[in-house]
Amino acid sequence: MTTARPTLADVAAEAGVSVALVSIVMRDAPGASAATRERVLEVARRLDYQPDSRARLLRSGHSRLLGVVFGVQHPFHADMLTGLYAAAAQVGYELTLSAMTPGRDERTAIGSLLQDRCAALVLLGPQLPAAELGALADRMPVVSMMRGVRHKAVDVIRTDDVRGEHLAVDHLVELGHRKIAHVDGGRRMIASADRRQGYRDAMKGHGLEAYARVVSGGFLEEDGAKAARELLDDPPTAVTTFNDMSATGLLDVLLRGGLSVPSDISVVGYDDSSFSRLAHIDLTTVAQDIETLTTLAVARAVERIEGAPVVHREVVIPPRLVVRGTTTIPSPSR
Amino acid sequence: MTTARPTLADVAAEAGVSVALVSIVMRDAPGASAATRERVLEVARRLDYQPDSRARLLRSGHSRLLGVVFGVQHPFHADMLTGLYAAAAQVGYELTLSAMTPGRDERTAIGSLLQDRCAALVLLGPQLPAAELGALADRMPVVSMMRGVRHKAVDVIRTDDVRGEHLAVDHLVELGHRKIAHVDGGRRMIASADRRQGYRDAMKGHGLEAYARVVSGGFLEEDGAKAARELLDDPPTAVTTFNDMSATGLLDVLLRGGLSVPSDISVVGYDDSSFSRLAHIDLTTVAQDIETLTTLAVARAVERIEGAPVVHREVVIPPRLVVRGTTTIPSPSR
DNA sequence: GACACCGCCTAGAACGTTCTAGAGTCGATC
DNA sequence: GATCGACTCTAGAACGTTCTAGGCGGTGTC
Repeated sequence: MTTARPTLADVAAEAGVSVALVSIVMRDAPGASAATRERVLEVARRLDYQPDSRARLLRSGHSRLLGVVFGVQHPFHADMLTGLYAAAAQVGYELTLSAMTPGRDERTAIGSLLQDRCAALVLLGPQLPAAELGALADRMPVVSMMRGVRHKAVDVIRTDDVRGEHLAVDHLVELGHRKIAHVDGGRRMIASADRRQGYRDAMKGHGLEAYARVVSGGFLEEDGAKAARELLDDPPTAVTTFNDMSATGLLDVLLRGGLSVPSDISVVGYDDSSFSRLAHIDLTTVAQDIETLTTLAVARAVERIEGAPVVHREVVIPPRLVVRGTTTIPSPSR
Repeated sequence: MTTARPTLADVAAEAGVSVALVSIVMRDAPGASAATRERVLEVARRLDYQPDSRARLLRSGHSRLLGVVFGVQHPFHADMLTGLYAAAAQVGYELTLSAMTPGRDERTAIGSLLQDRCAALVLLGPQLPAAELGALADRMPVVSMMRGVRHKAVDVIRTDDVRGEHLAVDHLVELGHRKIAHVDGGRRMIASADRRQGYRDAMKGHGLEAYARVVSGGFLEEDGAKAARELLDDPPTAVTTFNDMSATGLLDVLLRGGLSVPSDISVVGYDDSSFSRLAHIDLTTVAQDIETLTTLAVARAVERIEGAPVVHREVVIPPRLVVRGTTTIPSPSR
């Protein structure tokens, strides 16, 4: 049934040339005349020859392959993948993906990439301890996206999260809010700490320390929902959240709790995930610049692979506020 | 900086045994004493040896590797990936992913998997013409999920979509609706045709042909939104949509158009994507049984790879209606 | 006319693994 | 004490590719 795939040798035999020459033609490398090039390509097409990337990589050491770990539960990661594919294609690299799912942890995901011998690792919001990432980075280039890592070998491309929360708070204050709460992303992630810090700084900068309130949350919808229940006893007039997922969970509980958004309470998310654009979520949120983030991440990985000098280990991109329908001036009655 | 990865030869030299023996130990194959096994493993651990899956697959022909094509724009596919990983792990297979993005089409995605020499292809809702899929399937096992393919070589694991729309319509009719519209998935997908057919059948079965109305849509949010604008001139009391994404787009336009859901108009989606569970979308929808679909798909791929006899080329799973907050009895005024 | 050079091509090794065939050792059986 | 089988181990080929080194004509230079 499944007949063996044709190899370089098959094409070579059919075209009456050597294996090496076919290899040259397939790689578009110099060393073949236009005439034979044409003939070989014709045969390859006819036999439906597909190069075997395994053998190719095995022999040629350098792999032009970037391993990407993403989380299936993070809608935002889907947007990042789109950007990464585009950026990689731009510089002639391939991507190989490994997903984290509820039943497949980050260590497993990374392990499978290591066996694939990709040339570098791009991790979307890694949760592993810095020491572990560092150990990995001592053996191959590792780019951490959207999370700072305090280890000299790990490259970081991320958004300025402190600034991001500043934007969110500034926006709310400008609208007239004072009683603004923040639902953080839990204690595991540095991004969470940064955003929390940004919130605190901004509140302080506006002289609103007295109104500051941080509720412990997480990155999932249910985390936002839980935080919302906690807030309902003494609702603020506005909330900023760690991310859009958490914000939607929060929104839901607020709505069911009888508050209307944004007239009773304003909500700001983070990430500008594609679903936050969904018109009837219509979430005001802090956008990360996906194109810049992904382009830089790929560029950095390639620099490391090809041994180019790297200037800044950590690159921090400014965020941008996207105002949609979940924020407005505070209700006069409150 | 990046020092060369240790190979079998390194481990063998360090442990004072042959390369072949180390291979035996690493594969947990018979032919090594407990004592050496222990010693070799210790050395491997110390050197942090990682088997090179490329070389391994290259040599051993059979790859225990399933190539999966998924769409980054389909939140439902993320749920499927989770199931596929679990099912594959269960039977000792690996997954290699290739994503379709707005800038990376299905042909490209499949092409990269072919180069990886995976043993079979699992395609989530493929859009390619049946002839093309068939040609592919003549060379290697191909499992199409959630889409029927009329070609004898392509295996199909899908939900009974005709039945699914029946469930949706039955539910609405039971609530008292008569003027029920359907927003389809466009003309490219067979699943779309099936669901449209299911809708028509069901309407007819209830003697409601006169009320039937099909609006052309698609699988994206904007397709649902567009359809909604079309419906607004003469709104039905209920709508079923091709999928959840389309339903959310539709919901949004309806809400902005001044209709409230579900009191003015009921909406039923399709897929039970994780976001449809988001409390404040809270969509009534037709669920596909992810665990069964993924388990069967992996089992089928493995059967084909290992040459086991296959009984039914196409397996059709019953859907299940999940009633949430977007459906209720029709408003008496309409 | 010898030499160098260039463009086109090929032979054969190498990548890291698995597989096949067989070598060596030991204890048991005849 | 030879033969056998079971067990442990090893040498070397093979997988499909790329890379290195070189061969073979032809053209140009001195």
